[in-house]
Amino acid sequence: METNDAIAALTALGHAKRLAIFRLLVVAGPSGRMAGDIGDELGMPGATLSFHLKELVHAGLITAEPQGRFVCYRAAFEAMNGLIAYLTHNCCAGSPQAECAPVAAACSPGDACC
Amino acid sequence: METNDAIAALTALGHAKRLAIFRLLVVAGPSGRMAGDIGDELGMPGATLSFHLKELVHAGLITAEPQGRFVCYRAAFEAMNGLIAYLTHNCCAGSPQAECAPVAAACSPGDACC
DNA sequence: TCTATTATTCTAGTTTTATGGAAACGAATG
DNA sequence: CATTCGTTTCCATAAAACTAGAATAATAGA
Repeated sequence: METNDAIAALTALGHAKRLAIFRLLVVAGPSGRMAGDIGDELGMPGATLSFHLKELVHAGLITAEPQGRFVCYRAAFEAMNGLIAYLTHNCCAGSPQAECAPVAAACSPGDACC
Repeated sequence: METNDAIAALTALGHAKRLAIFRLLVVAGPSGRMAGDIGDELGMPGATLSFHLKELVHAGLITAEPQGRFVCYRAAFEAMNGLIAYLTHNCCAGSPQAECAPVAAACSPGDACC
């Protein structure tokens, strides 16, 4: 994941309503949730919801799939994994350290994480 | 990690300069970096650097330790692990799914991640 | 075709955040 | 005690983001 992608993803998630939407979709898993369904659950006006969904899609954190009149939104798990890998990449300059040991579990196999 | 803490951390990281600072400190590891050192490396005016450092400290992502005239900043690895755990918590409602399998590696031991 | 339903875009007003020069602060040095 | 150096705070300006009502598509069913 490129730096700009990571910034876009973090900016998108750094907002109460968008984080709530994203978490809802992460818990929902691959089956996703319909737009109206999300709005009902989070009590958000349609325009506001649509605005935030668009932000999340644009950041690559979720995907939208129209199904007739409905739109199904799903978490983009790959993007999430990429973001986590970006944050932890090369931590402690690649040298094992007690302080960052738990981070290692989050590193991608190929990373030089400690 | 509470939702509000996660939002604060994500908001703080969702900015090019702050993400650069944080990544610098993650790579630096437990020894950290001096404020002026960071400013030199990232080419940032003192006032701007101080503003962003304060944001990161307030979000709990880094710590500041005065050492005489200098201030040493360090990444808060626990906060980083907490944030990752928050994002991945209970993904796919706890049921193993191919789509989120890589996420599992990032989950804390006690989590019901897939 | 007409209507109800679902979702998005338009738009404007409000709020929040970022920037960096100048001044102030605190600690070490002479 | 005065000076220097590193850092922070103050402040005004500029820029960006949030919200939601109203209008606009797009689809399904009668």
